Amino acid sequence: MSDRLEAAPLYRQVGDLLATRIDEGFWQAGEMLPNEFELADQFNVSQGTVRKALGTLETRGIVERRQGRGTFVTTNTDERSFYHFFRLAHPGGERVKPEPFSEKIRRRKANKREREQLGTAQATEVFEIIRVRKVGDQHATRETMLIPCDIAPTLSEIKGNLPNSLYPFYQQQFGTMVLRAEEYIAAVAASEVVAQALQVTAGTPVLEVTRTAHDIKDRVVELRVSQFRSDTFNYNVTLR
Amino acid sequence: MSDRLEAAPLYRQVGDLLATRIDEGFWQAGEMLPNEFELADQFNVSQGTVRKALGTLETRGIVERRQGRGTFVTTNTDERSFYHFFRLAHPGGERVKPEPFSEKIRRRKANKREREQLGTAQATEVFEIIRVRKVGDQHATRETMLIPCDIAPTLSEIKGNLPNSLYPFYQQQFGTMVLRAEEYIAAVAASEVVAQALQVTAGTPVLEVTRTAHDIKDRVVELRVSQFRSDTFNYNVTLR
DNA sequence: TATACTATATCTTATATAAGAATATAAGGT
DNA sequence: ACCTTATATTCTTATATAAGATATAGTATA
Repeated sequence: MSDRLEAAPLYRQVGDLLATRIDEGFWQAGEMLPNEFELADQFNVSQGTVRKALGTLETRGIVERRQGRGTFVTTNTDERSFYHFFRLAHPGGERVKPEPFSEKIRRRKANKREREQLGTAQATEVFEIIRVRKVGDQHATRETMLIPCDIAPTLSEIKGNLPNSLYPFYQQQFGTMVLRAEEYIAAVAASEVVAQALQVTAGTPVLEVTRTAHDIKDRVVELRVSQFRSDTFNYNVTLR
Repeated sequence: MSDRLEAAPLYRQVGDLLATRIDEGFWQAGEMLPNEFELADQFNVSQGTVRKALGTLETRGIVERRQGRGTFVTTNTDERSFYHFFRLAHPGGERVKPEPFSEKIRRRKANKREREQLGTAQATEVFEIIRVRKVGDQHATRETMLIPCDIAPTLSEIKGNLPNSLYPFYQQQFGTMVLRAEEYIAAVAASEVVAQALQVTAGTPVLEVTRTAHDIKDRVVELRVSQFRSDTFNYNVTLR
């Protein structure tokens, strides 16, 4: 009963160890892991067991594997990853990639509600990023991000503008790997502030998406509220 | 080159055969499949290969497996399946289950755009269902469903009201298993018709979800446009 | 001599099979 | 009513072989 951990299947134990190593930065983003036989030696199990463990990590999106090449820590840099967490599309289905237009960063205290949503991490201090992005000539999105300072300690020292995709940036700079995002979508009338940012008249229906982004250990690493113009764009998702 | 099909791994061939059998109703919803060893005998492969094939079906949601019990064709009846394709939630995160309030069915010709969206099946004739559902006292959703008549031939002969969950019904009645849904979400101002159905004032921002539902062979089996009140409910989804 | 091509060695993950362990259910005995 | 046993099922692990990818060395060619 008390030895539940030891009683877990070998492949799960191995998988957990590997995930923890990656979370702790033992293998960095994009880095290649030792091959299956070498890992099998290290953990004193067979290649097939390591293989099954790596399979679970692949399913979770932590590693990517290619026959003949190797197993690599997933890099959020590529297109695939961008569209994975950014679901804006034209009504026809074609995906949309907006470009940064303006942004502001400041450091402030989190209020009680925000601390609750950010979870266990006390996170009294947070960075707040407010950003507007354009698609072509159109102001399409307004986003407000909240990141605990202890997760992104050096964020204030960044020179110039932040990159378009933040999660690859988090991964590179802070070793934080966003794997899961929980989103709540509402239709709201654009407030004055939002209307001005999106260049619509106040009261126009816009999409408001509230997101919590989670890392490999399911900690909340970012809180985000976004407004999208909905007259020319849709939010697209596949349920399966 | 031409024998690409034969060159596919055994477990995939076996998986495809099993999926096709289920699609054709050889095993019905909820029914138990023969055990791994028996299937292995039938296909002249080892138990492990059948096992891997069944694993892919499980991942796709086609079968459910329980150690010591057996492997069963997924039944869409249970709660899990309902919430899987119905994403309405309270802002806090608690899931919402609405109850039918009114519905109308009629048979009509599909227009060109609808036929295109329904895909390869010519589907000149469709059933149109318009339904309003309540949560507590509140009129929460208005849904318009379009189902090709050749998929649901006996739909007009159904006595009384349709059940709350349609996909289990499709599966029971027509052997059609909805596995995937593609959704496009927009924020729109409620039209007169929608406003009346949802008991809000015209112009109120509401969520409008356009869905195509796909079966085991990825055929489109339903077209659905839903309006949701967004003042008290959100659309919730997890990206991973 | 420099370049392009080709074969090959080697490293990697993928596939297939087999044997034993774990789990659930039903039947039988006390 | 409770415990034990038998039986049927999936799950775990290990091993052997196949297949894909890449770098290197060799060879032919301009």
